[in-house]
Amino acid sequence: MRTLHHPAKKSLTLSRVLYAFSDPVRLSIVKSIAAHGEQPCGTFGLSVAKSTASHHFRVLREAGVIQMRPEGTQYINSLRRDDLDSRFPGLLDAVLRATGPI
Amino acid sequence: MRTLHHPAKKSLTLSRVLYAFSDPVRLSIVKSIAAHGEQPCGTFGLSVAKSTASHHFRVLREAGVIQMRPEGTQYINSLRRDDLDSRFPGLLDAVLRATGPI
DNA sequence: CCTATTGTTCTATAACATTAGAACAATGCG
DNA sequence: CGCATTGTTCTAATGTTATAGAACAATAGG
Repeated sequence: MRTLHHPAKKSLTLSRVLYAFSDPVRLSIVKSIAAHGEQPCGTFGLSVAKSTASHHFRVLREAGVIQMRPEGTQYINSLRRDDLDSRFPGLLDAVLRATGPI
Repeated sequence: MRTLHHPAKKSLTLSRVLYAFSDPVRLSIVKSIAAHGEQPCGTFGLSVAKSTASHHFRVLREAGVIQMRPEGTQYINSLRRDDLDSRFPGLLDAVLRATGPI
């Protein structure tokens, strides 16, 4: 299986998206993509095991926050910005704008 | 003990606030206060046991989302709107504005 | 074909969350 | 005071999540 499942825009739920955002590791993934653009899983410098990172990417993907596009041996991660903005206007921006303690 | 602990504005964290928002029961509490103003715990029509409701109010309070003010035998719940807006501009509004599936 | 790279999936474990019943505390009212 | 009201806290059960090691799968490159 090379293609992972992504939920349709209309089936995104607020709870699930907020939950996906609510973990510091996942939040750092989201902020990194927002700041540096799309990137493969290995380039985030996460201080967790590979399998743990994979779990977090999965939570983000299944919540509809990120898109994972296979490219060679890796997956390129990007934000589903348009879908998020359309379903939850202002939410992603507010999360990205937040400063201070994580 | 009649006075419950509320975290200082500057010690609010994004993860904790997002986590507090990420539960459907808690989200309904927040939306109800936003829509109808401050109200005691008993008036939310939550379909969970009293002790469970108390747990959710506590999570919201300890995340800094709500303020619980004792008044007679009850606690009046209000949103810490100014604190939230100041620490996480646009976040509460985005959450309240969201429509569709919970 | 062999090997390295990249990331997933499987399995297990420890920590944490949700739920609710029962007991308790504080207040107000007769 | 006695009692109802309101909500908390304690305890326990159940379920979920984060974590990581090991095995696996897909691809690229030699």
